[in-house]
Amino acid sequence: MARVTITEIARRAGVSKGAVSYALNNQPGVSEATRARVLKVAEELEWVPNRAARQLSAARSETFGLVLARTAKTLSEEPFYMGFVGGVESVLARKSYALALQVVASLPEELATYRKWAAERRVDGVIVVDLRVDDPRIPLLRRLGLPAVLVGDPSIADGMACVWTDGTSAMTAAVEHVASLGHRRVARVAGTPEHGHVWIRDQAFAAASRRLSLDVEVVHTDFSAEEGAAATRALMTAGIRPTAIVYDNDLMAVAGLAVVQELGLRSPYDVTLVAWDDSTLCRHTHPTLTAMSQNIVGYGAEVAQRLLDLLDGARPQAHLYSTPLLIVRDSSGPPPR
Amino acid sequence: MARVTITEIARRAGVSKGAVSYALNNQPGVSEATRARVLKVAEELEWVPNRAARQLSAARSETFGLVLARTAKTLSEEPFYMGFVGGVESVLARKSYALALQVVASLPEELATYRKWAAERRVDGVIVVDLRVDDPRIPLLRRLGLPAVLVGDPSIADGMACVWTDGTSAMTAAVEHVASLGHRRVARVAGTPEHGHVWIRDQAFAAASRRLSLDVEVVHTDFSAEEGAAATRALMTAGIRPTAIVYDNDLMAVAGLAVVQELGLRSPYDVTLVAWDDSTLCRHTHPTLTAMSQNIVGYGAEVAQRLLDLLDGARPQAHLYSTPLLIVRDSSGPPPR
DNA sequence: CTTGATTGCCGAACCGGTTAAGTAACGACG
DNA sequence: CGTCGTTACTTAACCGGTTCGGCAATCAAG
Repeated sequence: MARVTITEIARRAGVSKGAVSYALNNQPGVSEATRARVLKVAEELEWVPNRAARQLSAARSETFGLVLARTAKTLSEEPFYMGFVGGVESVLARKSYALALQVVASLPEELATYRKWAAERRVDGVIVVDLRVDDPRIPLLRRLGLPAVLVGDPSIADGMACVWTDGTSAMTAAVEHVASLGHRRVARVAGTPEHGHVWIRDQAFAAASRRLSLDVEVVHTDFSAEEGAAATRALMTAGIRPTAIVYDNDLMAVAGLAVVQELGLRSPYDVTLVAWDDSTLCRHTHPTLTAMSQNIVGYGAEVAQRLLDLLDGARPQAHLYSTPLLIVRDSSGPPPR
Repeated sequence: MARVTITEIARRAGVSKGAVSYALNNQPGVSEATRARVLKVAEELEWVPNRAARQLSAARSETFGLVLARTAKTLSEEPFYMGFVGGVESVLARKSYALALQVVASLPEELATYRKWAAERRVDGVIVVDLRVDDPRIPLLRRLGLPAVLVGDPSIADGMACVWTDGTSAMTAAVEHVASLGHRRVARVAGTPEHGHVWIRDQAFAAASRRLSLDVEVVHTDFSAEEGAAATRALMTAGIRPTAIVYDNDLMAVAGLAVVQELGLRSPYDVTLVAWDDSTLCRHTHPTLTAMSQNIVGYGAEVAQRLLDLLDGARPQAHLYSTPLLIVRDSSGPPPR
């Protein structure tokens, strides 16, 4: 298959290369008649623009970058990432933008990737996930002049464009939910506090439980099923055990439920469990798990759209995507006795 | 940050553009002294090649493509995909290859994506997952001349390069496992039979159970937790229920376990459950799930390496990655009574 | 009828690399 | 000493687009 270029189109349409370019890009400078003729020829020849050539001259790559600084294990376990990527893709595909995905092991490697991408002019913008408190990626991206949309709270986004969900309200709702059921001893199995969203939830959890005079305990983990299980075991075998546990993801909640059952206890009779990030999993355990639900796919789509807007000249802004909704299921109940 | 090009390096090193290119690419045509000088200047200026320019002239994009024709929901639920992508990345990152990921809704869209990529010269090769029986992607990729490594059995790869795991042996081992525990009525909750690996397992399941004179039943689903749960419910509430169920992924197995519990039954006492694709999930249910384990991340890495080899001129071959290993856990036991 | 603005298109430069072809300098050799 | 073959470069074309300056032709205004 001989590749078809605009030069070939120009030859067949009897115009110059430049005119063809104008015609194909809907730019002024050619008559409607010529434009139609060129488009027809391009159609017939099944012309597709060569990305490299376009990128080289137009200095746009029509590609967004996404770096995931997590282990392959974590990525496969956490439904969040793939759902998010799927959402991003759903928007990009329509604009025929591509997504460059890079999985790295650490934050420094993530920074190096941005530097490389910026130097290579490989991406037009990046999507930054797992936002941290005092995130070193923010000053770097600023220095590199790489357009970016951060996934995280405006309070830690330092004025860059970001899309966030209201973790504070969500956590408050979760705490109020268990309190309204009568629980007074509530535990929180959290992720790593370096992560911005965990930090936000830590604050909200502390504030809400103080306000409601709850007796609380917080355990920080690495988000893994293993540590979620270990934390649950420690909590449930301690002298005074909590009657409700709020988890920072659903994987830990599922693992926690297994530990509860293994200890011969039952949810919700012995303990109320609340998961975060309501994936299918939460609807397919026994009992089904109460969860903080958010539309991850939609979240990804929103972020992608905001990055497109940013490149179209929109001012960097903070956009509230949604407030997660608490879905009450069978793992919620009054405290024992 | 003014971008640094080879022209700038040439100026500073006092040689021509061409010489710089030879020096930087370790090609003959420059003296060692000049090469060293050029490399030093490039180092100092922190030069990074512009991908578009290189791609345009060298006709290589240093990018591999991966199309996933699944819904975002499925992708996020199935740990397979993200784990696989992680494995692919681990190899590509070392070679500074990039991965173009595209999520589409259907097989026709996947075909269209290949056509587009081929026309745009966007990728040097593609990785094809979810191989089907009589897969229409095979003739298309052949026609487009797009190098590809298929993830699936050689019997349906039609001579193209592929990497496979021995699903037949694995299924045989699974059936022998439950048979050796004394089970005579065994069910299989399978995925969609269009998928090659499901088809292979269907054959193996039928053959093994015939050989062992087992009484079997096969239910095909779409791999989702919902259908896995529904299939399990149907099986377990029928007149004669199976005493062992083998699932085609772990999500359905977990959902199946919940259904079993919901029906007031217990595993393994009432039913033995075997999952496929041993993710973390299987180790964090109660009881823990017996599963067919394979190293998904390693699988992805192997596939990526084979595609690199293919571009280096290796003959298209079938490579056996590994035979999945049955990990026996608490959901395995003798049949009731 | 001249002037000036507008329209529609051409030609050429340009993006930043790779690479084929050409050339000057040098040493080996008959 | 003339010739040939290497070596070490330079020059220039090329990849396939975008975009700018210029130039006729057309048209309205003065």
